[in-house]
Amino acid sequence: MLLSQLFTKTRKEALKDEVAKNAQLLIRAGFIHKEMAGVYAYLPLGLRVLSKIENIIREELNSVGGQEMLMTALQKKELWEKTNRWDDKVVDDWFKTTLKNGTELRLAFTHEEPLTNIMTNFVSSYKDLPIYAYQFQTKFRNELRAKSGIMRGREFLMKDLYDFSRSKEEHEKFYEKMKEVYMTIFKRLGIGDQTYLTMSSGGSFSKYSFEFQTITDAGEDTILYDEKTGVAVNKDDDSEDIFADFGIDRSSLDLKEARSVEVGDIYSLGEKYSKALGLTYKNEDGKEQYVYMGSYGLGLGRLMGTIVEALSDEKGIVWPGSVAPFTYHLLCLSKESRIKNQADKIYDQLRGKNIEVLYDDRDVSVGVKFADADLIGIPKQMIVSEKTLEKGTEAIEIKNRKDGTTTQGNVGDIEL
RNA sequence: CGGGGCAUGGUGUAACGGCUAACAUUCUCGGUUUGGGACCGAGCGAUUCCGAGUUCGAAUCUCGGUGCCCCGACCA
Repeated sequence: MLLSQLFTKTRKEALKDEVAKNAQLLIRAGFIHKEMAGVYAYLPLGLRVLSKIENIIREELNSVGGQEMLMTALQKKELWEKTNRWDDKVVDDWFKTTLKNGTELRLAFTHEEPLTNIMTNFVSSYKDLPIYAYQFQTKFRNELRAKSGIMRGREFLMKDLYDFSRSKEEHEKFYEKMKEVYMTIFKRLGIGDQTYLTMSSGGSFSKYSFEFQTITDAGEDTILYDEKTGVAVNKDDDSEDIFADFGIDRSSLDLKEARSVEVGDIYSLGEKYSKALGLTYKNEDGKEQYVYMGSYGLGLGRLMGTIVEALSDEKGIVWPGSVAPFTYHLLCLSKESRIKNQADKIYDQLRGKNIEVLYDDRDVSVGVKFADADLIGIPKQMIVSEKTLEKGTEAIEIKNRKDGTTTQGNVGDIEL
């Protein structure tokens, strides 16, 4: 893509109202637009990143049998009354609305009820299970206080997967598998090194649950973690007991404390929803059984914000290659036509190889080009200039955004 | 939901209760420049968040509203 045709522009200064580093940088670089507190639009660059995050998650979930679907944002009363969650005293952060005929509706903040209900149409035998269904969907939460840029919004994209298993054992096997799947996802997203599977006190249906916490100062949580073993616990739930319950000797660990962001969580739901909504199957003996469930969430915006928080530097964003909006940021450092022509050719060559490249073809000073490239944060900057042209018509210089190191090369050598 | 703070061109800031609301940047035009947000000149752009009040006179003081930010609580 030609940078001259991208409708967004970079800003030198952050907006006064935006304090969170992730939102400051993402707005300055033109990835997102703030619509109102806790509500952000994703602009072309931002959407590219979001889509890459989404695709990585999709690949990993599909690899363990996940089936993608898309549920509705509007939710009806009936199902939620059955699980006793319609009352404001139980769930107080719903956005509410009504049909013209007066029917009360609400905007989805999660999807256990509708999905469990859908499954009653299709599940009747043990042969139908297990099922792993997921979606990427906008969730709405009427937070009393939105904060931290795109890390905690009132409207945000979330991946939620639900497992429908025949038994607690079958569910737990999948639950364990999901721990690995999540860690693989975080590794691919470039935040694997600083993300810990963290023990915490349970949700409503089990004594304990697990969160995935990524270490960054921007976090809302505090965890205690041991670098060597990778064991971590939410500070709120730290006790000898919780370690003992997992068969770990707390005193053998070298626990450090750090602020962290909860980037994902996985829950056992048990039979709560299947009982309330009548989701059963017949086992091998023809006996009716309740389906055993679990839920697994990941906030896409929160992941994107966490990546920015964890990896950016004073010059701007530093994307991992896996989620960068483009693979290369091509900079032509001269207006001279022979050099410009060369850069144009190189741009065409890369596109011919289906390599994603953002080409800064603008007539602006070198300093502006470098500053923008550093701010936007594409990991590899490809430079064409008088210097490189002296070395040959295909010569280029690749500058690493992360550490500033450069290597010389030829376009012809570049592969996907 | 408790507490604190802020609101002035697109953006960031300034202005004692008193002249035509200032400066920087962005943007437009012209010139110069091209390996780190370069320079010179000219120009466009604001009923100072909204509403009331005090006053001869309000960006400035008072009250109400709205929005935004931060701390806490909350957070499947």
